[in-house]
Amino acid sequence: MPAQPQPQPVRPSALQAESLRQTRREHASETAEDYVEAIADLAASLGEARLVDLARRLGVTHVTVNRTLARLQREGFVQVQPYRAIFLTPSGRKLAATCRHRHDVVVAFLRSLGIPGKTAEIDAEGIEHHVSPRTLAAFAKFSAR
Amino acid sequence: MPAQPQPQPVRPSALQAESLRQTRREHASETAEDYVEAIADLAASLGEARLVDLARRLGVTHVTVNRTLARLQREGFVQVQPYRAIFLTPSGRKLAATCRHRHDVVVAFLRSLGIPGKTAEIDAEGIEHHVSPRTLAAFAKFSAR
DNA sequence: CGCACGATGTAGCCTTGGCTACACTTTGCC
DNA sequence: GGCAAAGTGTAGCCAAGGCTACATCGTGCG
Repeated sequence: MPAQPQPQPVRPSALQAESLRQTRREHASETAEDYVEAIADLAASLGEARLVDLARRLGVTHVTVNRTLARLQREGFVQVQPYRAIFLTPSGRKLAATCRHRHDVVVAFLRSLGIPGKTAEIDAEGIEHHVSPRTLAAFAKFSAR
Repeated sequence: MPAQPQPQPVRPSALQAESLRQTRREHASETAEDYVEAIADLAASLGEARLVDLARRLGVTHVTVNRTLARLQREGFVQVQPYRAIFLTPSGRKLAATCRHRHDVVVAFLRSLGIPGKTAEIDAEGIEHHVSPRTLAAFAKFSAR
């Protein structure tokens, strides 16, 4: 195999590896964020968060929700008891508030770029988990201009 | 339980469920995208893509890469043979080109918002997989203004 | 008051994507 | 030519997050 090595400077390996590791870390917390946000919303709108509503909201079966809630309880975000409504712990409430705010900023930003509401919602759902504080600040500043 | 139902209009369940389902679908193709892009880059810079380089690049062990490549081969993106270099199929090359372009647009966009290079790279890595064509167009238009 | 139905829980399966430990090929070099 | 090191493959473990099928709990209504 000929080919002289190192022709063009592509994305450096180390940086990309680090970026990807970061993305994987973020992915691990995405579920927690989606859940606490949905629970907070349900509690606000219905008075309490029930398993079936959460499942409907998240687009998965109640089984998946049930198992995930067990993990979130282990991690200290929610308080669950068999056959009872689901409650956020203080740390869960804090996370929900942060996520809600970030979600709103991202949606507002996308809309201010001219993206229609529904698309903005869908894209925001995917994007929001990967926005660093710095980028979030830039988004907020831009839509407020 | 008292509490009059439906006080404030929160995010509609159906829309959020759909958004989340979309995000999960995107997540499933993220790996494929990251791999073909890395393979294309390595082939361009080193003349061929080898397993160890790919592993270094992606920040995982060679075992993970090996197994994932088997799946990508099943899905028709790469052509692998034991102890040989890794090649993209035509459909893999096409995907790589699309991703590369999208990645560049997202990075350029973030930088044009004033986000420093390294942060832009890291955020782009997470964001790019969730940007709809419509939003990508808006990004491109904005950075070109 | 009880029972049927809706809500919740449990068992068990699948895929993806991490990993370590160990086996086998290739290859470069003496 | 042969051997050691580097590269690649394989076995098997784990957690997350999907699912279906089935079991159990709670409650509202007849």
